[in-house]
Amino acid sequence: MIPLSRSGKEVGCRRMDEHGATVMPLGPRFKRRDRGCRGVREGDRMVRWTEQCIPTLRESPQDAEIPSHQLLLRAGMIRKLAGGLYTFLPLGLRALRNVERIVREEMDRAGALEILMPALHPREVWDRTGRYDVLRDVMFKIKDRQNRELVLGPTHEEIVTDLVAREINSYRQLPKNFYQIQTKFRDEIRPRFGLMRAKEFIMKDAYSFDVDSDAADKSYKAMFDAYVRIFARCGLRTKIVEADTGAMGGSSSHEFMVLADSGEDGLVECDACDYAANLERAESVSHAARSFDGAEGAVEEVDTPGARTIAEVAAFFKTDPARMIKTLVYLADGKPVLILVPGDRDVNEIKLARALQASELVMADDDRVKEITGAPVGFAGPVGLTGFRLVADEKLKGYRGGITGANKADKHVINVDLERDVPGLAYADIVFARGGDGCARCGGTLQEKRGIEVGHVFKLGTKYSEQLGAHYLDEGGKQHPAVMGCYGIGVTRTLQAVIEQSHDKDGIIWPPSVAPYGVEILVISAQHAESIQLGERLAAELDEAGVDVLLDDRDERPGVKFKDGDLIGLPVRVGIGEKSLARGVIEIKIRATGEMRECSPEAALETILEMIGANGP
RNA sequence: CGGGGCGUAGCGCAGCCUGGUAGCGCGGCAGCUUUGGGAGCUGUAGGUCGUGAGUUCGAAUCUCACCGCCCCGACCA
Repeated sequence: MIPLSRSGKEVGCRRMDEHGATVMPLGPRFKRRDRGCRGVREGDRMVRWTEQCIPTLRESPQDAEIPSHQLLLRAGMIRKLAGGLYTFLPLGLRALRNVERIVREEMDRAGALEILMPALHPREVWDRTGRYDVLRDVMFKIKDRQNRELVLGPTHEEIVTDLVAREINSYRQLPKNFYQIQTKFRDEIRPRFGLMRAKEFIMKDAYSFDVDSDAADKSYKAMFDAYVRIFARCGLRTKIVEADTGAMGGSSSHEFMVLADSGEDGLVECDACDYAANLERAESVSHAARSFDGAEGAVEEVDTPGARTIAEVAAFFKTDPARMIKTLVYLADGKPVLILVPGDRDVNEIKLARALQASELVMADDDRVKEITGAPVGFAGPVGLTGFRLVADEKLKGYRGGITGANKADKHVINVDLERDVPGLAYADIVFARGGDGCARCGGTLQEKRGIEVGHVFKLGTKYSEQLGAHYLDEGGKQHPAVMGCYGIGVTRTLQAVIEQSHDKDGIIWPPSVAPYGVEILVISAQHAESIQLGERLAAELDEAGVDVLLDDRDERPGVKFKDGDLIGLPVRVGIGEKSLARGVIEIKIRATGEMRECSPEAALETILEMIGANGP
């Protein structure tokens, strides 16, 4: 129960009943509704602002940085309990339910079956795949009174696979795709940006089970297509990128990104073909081989006292860091490997591990570096170093006139021509791609962008089904592990992404499909009887027509109501005031376009419905 | 976990350097006036200045420790 002051009032909340809920009318009406702005729940009805709880804020709370987070708070949609933990207020919850509804409808349409798994799991389930250790740090771990170890589920591969292992026996029962919309718990290293990265958040997760990888590909494609529809229906423009599979394992995956400067993920897209990939994954080539001054000279040792980092050495030689050949010592499955990359580039360890076919890859510590190169950290170089595996980034191909460590303290070598001076060097793409690189597919140029990951689809293979015994019998009675896929959508994050992508200086601009209400009726003066009566009547009519209406009946100054209206950003705003009424008209304004129309009160219902239709999903 | 910043009334902030018992704007409440883009006047309520310890006659202010929050990084299904 919401604690209320004795008067039953609290920050803009009025007329709450003893259960802390707004008073509901008797006997819900049941209506068929198929549009977001036309209803979330059966039995909805026109809502008066004075009876709702929409605590808008004039100013942004200081701990909100990005527009969507500020607007969620200012529009009275969410409130913070603690870092990464938020309460959804009525307006925010309505929008969230709309996203959920779209997700649910599209998952159902795609043939997925909704279930609901526990959020609380016994540790043993996670031990069975070894992921207790993998995910140890992100899982919230608790004990019950019997001292049994439990975790709050960060994801559900183990749980669903265990279910399938018990319930699915025959190829006749496949394919199956189970999904749920449920709260996930992750002990994020750094929660941030409101709902964007929270410790507790709502996720739609789906898991497909198929007889073989061809069938699994079909399931994957079905989910991929469903995701395209889901995000389109949410009014989002998404970019689909190739992604790394990370701790999930599996063979391939795609992420659905909402492009935004505040996005946490970097990605590149080609300006010539349709290649796009997460930076963790992106392949790229250099546009041209690099040759520098002194390219013709012989390798020469130079004293570089105290110059250890790339920046220091570049400064010493008064040259570009790109001219340096950065030499790093890694241990690949325990064996030392020298890795060469351009001085202005960072090693992508995911790519490197793949290139080396190493299952464990760590940087050598200072002692090992000294042991291997014969020099302290900062002076490693490939020239003359034998007996070790050497791998260079392919962007170093044709590098001439480079500068690198001499494997002696305080010394570097110049005029390095890798082909000449380091014979037999192997090349691979092992650095992070970046904007301006060449596209590995078509040779076009990659553009670097940032995005919010709202969806992620994976082909998982048989990793989990084998470990958890999710086998089925084929026609010949032979046992096979089911081939799996998994598919996630960050529901709460998607909601925030909608706002991040659709707002202006005045507030949110809701796509109709997600908007908490379809129409706001703004009665300019609550004192003016004719206005308020007309507002109520029109609200009732719209309600009857299946449109969710918020009636701003507050006794506030017009400016306050207009500002709040823009802030909460419902798709259509109907203004009813004495002045326009004197001319026999009311005003209808589309939030997204600013388009304004006037019509007579008699024609209002029809006009509004028409405008919603024209601007609907 | 490393680096940086911030914690003073519901929200946004000043005061802190140079110690003397807390202030501004918005918001709340009451009244009057006002009513088409965040009104005006009057009155009023509201703060153990994040917590704890220390220095001092005296601490929001100085010192130390802790807690919380935000940003950057590492990490990320």
